Amino acid sequence: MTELPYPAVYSEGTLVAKLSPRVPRPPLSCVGCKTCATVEWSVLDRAQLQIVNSAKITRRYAAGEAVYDQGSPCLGLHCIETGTLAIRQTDAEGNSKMLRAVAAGQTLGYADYFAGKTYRASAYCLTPATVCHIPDEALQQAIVASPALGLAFLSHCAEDLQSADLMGMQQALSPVRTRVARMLLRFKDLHGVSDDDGGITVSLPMTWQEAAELVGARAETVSRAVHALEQDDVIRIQGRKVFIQDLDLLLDEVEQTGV
Amino acid sequence: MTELPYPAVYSEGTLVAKLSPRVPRPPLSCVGCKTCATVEWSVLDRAQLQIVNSAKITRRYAAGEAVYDQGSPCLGLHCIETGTLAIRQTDAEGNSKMLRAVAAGQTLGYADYFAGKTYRASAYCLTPATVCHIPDEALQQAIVASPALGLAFLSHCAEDLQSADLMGMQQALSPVRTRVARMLLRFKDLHGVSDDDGGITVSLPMTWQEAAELVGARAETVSRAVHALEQDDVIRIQGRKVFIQDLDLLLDEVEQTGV
DNA sequence: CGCATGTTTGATTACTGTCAATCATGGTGG
DNA sequence: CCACCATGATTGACAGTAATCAAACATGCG
Repeated sequence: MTELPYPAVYSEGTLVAKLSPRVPRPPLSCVGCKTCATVEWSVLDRAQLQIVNSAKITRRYAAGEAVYDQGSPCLGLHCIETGTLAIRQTDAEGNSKMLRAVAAGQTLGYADYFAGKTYRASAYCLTPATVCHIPDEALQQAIVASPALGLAFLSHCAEDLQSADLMGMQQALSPVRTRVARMLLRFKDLHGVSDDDGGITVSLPMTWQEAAELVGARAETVSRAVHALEQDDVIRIQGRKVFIQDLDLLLDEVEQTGV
Repeated sequence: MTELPYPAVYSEGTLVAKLSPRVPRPPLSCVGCKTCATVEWSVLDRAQLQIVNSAKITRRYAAGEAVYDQGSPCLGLHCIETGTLAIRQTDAEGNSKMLRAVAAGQTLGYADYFAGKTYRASAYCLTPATVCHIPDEALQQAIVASPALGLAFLSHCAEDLQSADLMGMQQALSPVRTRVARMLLRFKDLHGVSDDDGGITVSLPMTWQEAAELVGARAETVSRAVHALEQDDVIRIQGRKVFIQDLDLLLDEVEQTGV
């Protein structure tokens, strides 16, 4: 497994034991969980949340470790507490593609859960991660007890569907350079850190090879596109770190040149 | 605009047929509606369905007519009773793309409805169509009364999300010729008619130009791809009619050449 | 008939994928 | 500690695909 240049310190949300890697975790609770306080769960009242909480299983994963595999039965949901995961799909011919990267606070695999009971894609960790698993039974119970939860997932799913459509559109209409710029902007929102000098540093949680899959292009093509952006002083590259000096320049990249 | 061979008749409840002299149609009712008997509505009991039924508005649309417009408020759902519609999205730069074609029996705009209250895409008729509109209030009421309805939509939405992902993947990994073949196979399932001699005739409900948008390519490129397929005796073309003599040949096109 | 729209074709260019070689890096085992 | 290896990143040359531009053609409609 490759060693990622990331400190094993995650400070957001509930504290995660960094000093004692052997101790799984301090008592985490969905009730107080900030990272998982997404719209879905927020509709539950305290009692319901308590039930979900007591049923959930929290686990740490190493970078590269699989959380679930395409084709395997889908027996609940996953919530990412810390870290970033990748969703990857392989088709019948063996072609594989990363569909998306999903970050802390997001619920994972819910589409597979509600669509059928089999995973259509695999999830694995890009960084070390802490992931909660909410088993089928507890989820069923919560949904029956709180119809609003189902509606919250519906709303979430509908939004994801819209953005999938939008993505497909952008993919079809823009060249790789633009798609790369768009990807960088997305990760800026997830992992961006402001510098002293007003710039932004984005640490990509993946190899450029994986980034290439994400934008639907070859690694070589992405490499060239990235260096072209650097050449034009839009960004600066250092390993998997991307420095954005002038955000406007990057934004110009995605605002089509047209008229 | 184009010709209006069908009167644009608005109708409350089940009376659409009475006002449409050219089409003798029995009173329409969601209760007995076969075309709209999709999984979503089938979970409602007779009483609930009756309520939805009495609130719904059925309307005929001419080819080319818009059912709803991107950016406008989304005040309910649409069910396609007959005909085929196109969903089209336009981005900030004015680029437009057909996201998908949707056929009779399908529910329309539900993602926009549940995601927010604004349409993110437009819907217009590729063929003359009959579309039921279920207003916001009735829908709200039905969902509150029957939580299963919400879950049915969730399941539907999740499946659509999966197929959107799959689509994005195929789009990224296959050339235009393959994507065209895939589109033809999709429309074969929707509009295919078996010939006497064992072949299949597919009448595309759209121009090749629109078909090109659907596969994410230019009209010229699609034209060439289509004629290449004809050249290789995979299909035969006559206007917007496509003859598939040997389905296996077309299926071979989508089964990647690999290994 | 003439116009508008859609289709086809050709010539050309731009972009992207493919193949191959090299370089850089970190991890491993000795 | 260092040589070695595996992986990822980069670069060049090239081929193949698709977009673009332009023109001709077909068709349907007013």
